[in-house]
Amino acid sequence: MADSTRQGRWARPLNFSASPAAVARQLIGWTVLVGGVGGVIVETEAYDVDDEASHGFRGPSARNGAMFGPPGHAYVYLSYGIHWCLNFVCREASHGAAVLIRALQPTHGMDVMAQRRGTTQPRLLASGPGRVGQALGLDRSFDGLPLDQPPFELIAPSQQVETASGVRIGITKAVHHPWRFGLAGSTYLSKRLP
DNA sequence: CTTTCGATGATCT
DNA sequence: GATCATCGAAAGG
Repeated sequence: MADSTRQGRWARPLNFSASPAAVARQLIGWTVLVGGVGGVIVETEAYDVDDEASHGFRGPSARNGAMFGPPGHAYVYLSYGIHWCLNFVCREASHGAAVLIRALQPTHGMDVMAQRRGTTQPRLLASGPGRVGQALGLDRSFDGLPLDQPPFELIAPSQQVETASGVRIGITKAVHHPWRFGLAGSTYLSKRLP
């Protein structure tokens, strides 16, 4: 089958210069690790140019600077003053688009994630963007880092995955776009998909 | 099962 | 001063 369905490090398959919706769907099934800890990406959301719900909608700022940097880098921001959230920057540089990583199925370093999260229940480790950030030990120092170098590592799916999509969660503007993507049938989604 | 609400602080107007 | 790409506990059916 095609490269995108073969196991291995990301070399060609992931094209972060594509639209965030395309990248968000393509990311489902990939494994993301930070310092060797992480799991399979089972839920994402796309935030695009000219998207009122996107942090980049009103142009570059101190917080969203990474969104206007090169694609294939991390955009990490503090949500509600509490939760660090992880995004992957996409599109051409300086366009301000990204994919929010909303949930992982834990596979690597579950003991570390359990300690960081204060629970051993697999579903509570990384099902939700705030939980992902805490499980991966993220903070501001990860903002802007490239995803193809340590501490980040991306591993392609070992087989074809089936995705589902729906409207995004937790936003009040541009609520109609079906830019939330998930691994069909996964029990690690932050919320069910149609 | 569902809904509601407080926490908590950076960011933006 | 208001908003916020959230979470967890509490209360209600």
